[in-house]
Amino acid sequence: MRQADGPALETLLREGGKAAAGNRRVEDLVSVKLWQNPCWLSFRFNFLALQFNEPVYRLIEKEHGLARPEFVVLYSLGLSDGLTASAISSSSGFPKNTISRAIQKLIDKAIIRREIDQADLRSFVLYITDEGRRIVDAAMQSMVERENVMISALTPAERLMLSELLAKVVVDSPNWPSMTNTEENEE
Amino acid sequence: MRQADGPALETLLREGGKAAAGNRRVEDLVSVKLWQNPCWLSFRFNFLALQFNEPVYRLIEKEHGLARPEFVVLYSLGLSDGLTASAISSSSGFPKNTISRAIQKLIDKAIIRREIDQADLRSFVLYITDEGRRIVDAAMQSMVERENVMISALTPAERLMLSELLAKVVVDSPNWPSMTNTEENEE
DNA sequence: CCCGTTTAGTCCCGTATGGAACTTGACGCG
DNA sequence: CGCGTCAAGTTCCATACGGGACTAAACGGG
Repeated sequence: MRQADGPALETLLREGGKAAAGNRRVEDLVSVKLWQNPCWLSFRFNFLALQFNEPVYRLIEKEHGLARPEFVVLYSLGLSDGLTASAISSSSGFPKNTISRAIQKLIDKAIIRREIDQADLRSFVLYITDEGRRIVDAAMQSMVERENVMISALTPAERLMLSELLAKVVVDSPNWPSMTNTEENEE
Repeated sequence: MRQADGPALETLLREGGKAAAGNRRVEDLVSVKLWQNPCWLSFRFNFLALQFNEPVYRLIEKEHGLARPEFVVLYSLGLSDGLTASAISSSSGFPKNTISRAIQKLIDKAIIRREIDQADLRSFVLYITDEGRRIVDAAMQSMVERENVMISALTPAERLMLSELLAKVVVDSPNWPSMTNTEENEE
């Protein structure tokens, strides 16, 4: 599984870019987690996701009074109107009861609307209202701005490269095993 | 702020890599969020962070009985022994009361140990115990394996490129504004 | 060397969260 | 065409979470 390139490549990966931007400094422990971490990839993903999410969701809460699961629903419908609760749940990673509650609140606030799916009476199809569209458009704008700030250190070519690499990884995700007892076999 | 490259570049970024890996398919809504999303970057970060965290933390909970904040503490100490609670809190993004609780539990389980900092009687310095070291080493191995699975679709050169680009963004993070009222000025 | 301010860590407490059980409808099969 | 199984959503409930108040120690002037 691990190639025979050995620890040299690993070190290279972990410390990738260290020389390039060595003089600027981040907080001490962040620096350790960045440069001396066998799990370089996941730290960077989590750190950057947090740097995005924290300010964005705080702003959305303040501006529009929507909690994170509520906005996740709205965001999904903003990208693709007419979804069901379970589609949102599985694509977002939030459990379905959390999504269900969020949907209720959004309906109460008249931000989305629900119709029975004639083809399957168990499920509902969700639609965004004008008010919902207004909110999601405004929020999306703030989100895009935040993203632009985050990649402002990259050249256009680097941005494109990053986009492609991330997409490639996401597209490969259905092939990953589910990681039930990776190597140990304890009961 | 936005360059004059206009919507062409934006589309290019958003759909970066679509042509390359077009035939493989991910779940419908994931696909929309991947390719038709103004917020291409944050979706990818969040999606990939989730793909890592969910199985990893579930395994750690099962194998070692540690909840996420507890493991965050242990992980931090595993990388840099002798930290304080506040250092862990600020580098991980968890609020300090959550970290405080996690520390208590880890002490009860004899996974870490706490000593008063003679230089500053308010703070404690935390050390990992042998048992803690054993746990974190085992967990780290699973985490590295998961990372390797996640980047298995990338060539070594691509992995290095990804590492460098992500590091570059992380290193730039201290320069980002805090996003208090980005453009609107309502109180 | 005292007092206002800041920082480390803990405590209190309301609330959001998510696992699990449940309800209702679809589906398949003899 | 009745019954077992599965899937969509909801409800229940214990609990983990995090905001905010609080304690105690350090800092820093005047």
